[in-house]
Amino acid sequence: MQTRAPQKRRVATRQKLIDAARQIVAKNGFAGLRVEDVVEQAGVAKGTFFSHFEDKDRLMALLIGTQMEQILSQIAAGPAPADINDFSVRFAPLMNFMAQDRIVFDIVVRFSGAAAIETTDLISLNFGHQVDLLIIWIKELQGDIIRDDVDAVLLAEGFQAFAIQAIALKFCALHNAGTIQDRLTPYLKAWLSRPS
Amino acid sequence: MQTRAPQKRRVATRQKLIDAARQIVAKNGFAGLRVEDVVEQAGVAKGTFFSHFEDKDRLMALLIGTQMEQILSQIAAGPAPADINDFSVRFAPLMNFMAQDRIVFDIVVRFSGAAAIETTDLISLNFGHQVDLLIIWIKELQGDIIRDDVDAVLLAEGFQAFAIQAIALKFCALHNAGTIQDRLTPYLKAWLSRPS
DNA sequence: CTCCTAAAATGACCATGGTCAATTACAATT
DNA sequence: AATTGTAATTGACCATGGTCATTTTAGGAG
Repeated sequence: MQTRAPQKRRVATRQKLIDAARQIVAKNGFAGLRVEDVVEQAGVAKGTFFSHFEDKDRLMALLIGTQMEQILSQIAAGPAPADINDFSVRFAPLMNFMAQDRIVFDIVVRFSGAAAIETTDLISLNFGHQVDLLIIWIKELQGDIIRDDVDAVLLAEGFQAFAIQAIALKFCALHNAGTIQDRLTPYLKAWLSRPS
Repeated sequence: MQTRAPQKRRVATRQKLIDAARQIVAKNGFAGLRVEDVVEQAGVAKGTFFSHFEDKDRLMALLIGTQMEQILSQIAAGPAPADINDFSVRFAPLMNFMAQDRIVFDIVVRFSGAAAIETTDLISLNFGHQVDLLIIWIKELQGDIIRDDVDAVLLAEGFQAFAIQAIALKFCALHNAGTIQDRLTPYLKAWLSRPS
C-alpha cells in the first residue's frame, strides 16, 4: 500500500499549528494550551487541527517529546557520571522538565511506553534513547562501582522506574520536601551499587 | 474551626450518587462512566454531583480506591510469599485490577501519591497500606533470601516503582506480550535478592 | 407551631475538546 | 485549458465536564 506524499500546503499548515502551539505554551504554559487558541493563532479552522493531530494530547506529546530530545542530547553531550550520585545530577535537567507541571508529567507517563522500539511517538522514542545512554554509562562503570550481576538493560530500565517514582512524589503535598535528585539517589545507590 | 456535621439528607444523597456510579461502572466500565448518567440514575441534579465531588476523577478515585482496599485486604489475609517470585503472584489481583483499563491506571497513577492532596484519598492511602504489607513480608525473609543491606521501607517502595512500570508496559502496544507478573519478576529478583 | 438561617439541592448556562458532511484547492491526465 | 479524483480544509454542530446565582429544605430557637 503506497501512501502518497503530503502536499506542501499540508506540511505548511502542520508547521503553522505547531508554531502557534509553541508560542502559546511559551506564554501560558502547557496547562493554558487551548485548541481554539492554537487554530486562531495559526489562522486555520478547528477541524484542520484534528485532521493533523488525533487529539490535543498528541500535540502536547509532540511538543514535550521534542523538548525532551533536545534536553537529552545536551545530557549525552556532557560527561559520563563518575559515581552513582552523578546519575541523578546528569539527568536532573530532563527530570525537572518532566516535573515542571502536572500536565506535562501526566502526558509523559501516558506516552512513555517505556523504551518502545518502533513508533513515531517522540516521548516513547526518547525513553528508548534514555535507556541507550544509560546503558553506555552503566557499562563504563559496571564491575567497578556498579554491580555486574544484573544486565545493563535491566539496570537502565529500573533507573527509569525510580525516576518516575521520584518525580511523582514531587506532586505529593506530603512528600514535596527536597529535590527530585534527593529522592532518587537512595534508590539508585541500592539498585546500582556493586554488592560489597 | 468547627465543621458542622452533615445533615442526614446529604449523607443519603452522597450514597445515592456512589451507588448509581457503581452500577454504571458495573454495566459500562469505568470508561463509560458519565456524570449525566450518574445524576440521572441517582435522581439528583448535576450541580449536586459537584457539591459532593470536586470533579469526576475524584469519584472514580473513590470507587477505585474502595475496590483496591478490598483486594489488598484479600491479599493480606492470604499467605506471605515464600520466595521472590511469590511477590508478583500475591500482588497479581491488585495489579490486574489497576491494569484492567487505561482510565483506571491513569487515575491510580495520578492519585497514588503523585496527587495525595487530600489525606482522605483512598488510593494514596492504599499505596501506604501496600507498603505496610510489603514491609512485613520483606522483613520475614530479610537476611534469608532477601537482602538486608537495604532498608525494608526502601525495598517496599521500590517494589511499587517496578510494579507501576510493569503495568505501564502493558499499555504499550509493542511490549504487551506476557503477563504483568512476567515483566515484574526480573526486576524484583534483581532488587530484592540477597547478594550471593 | 412559626420563624429564620445555613445547608443542600437545583438546572440553566458555560467552556472546551472533538466530529463530520460539505466545500475548496491541488495536481495529474486528457 | 478543461476535467477529474482526491487531498486538504472548513465551521456548524455535538458531547460532556464543570459553574454558580437562585431556590428549596432541614432543623434549631423562640
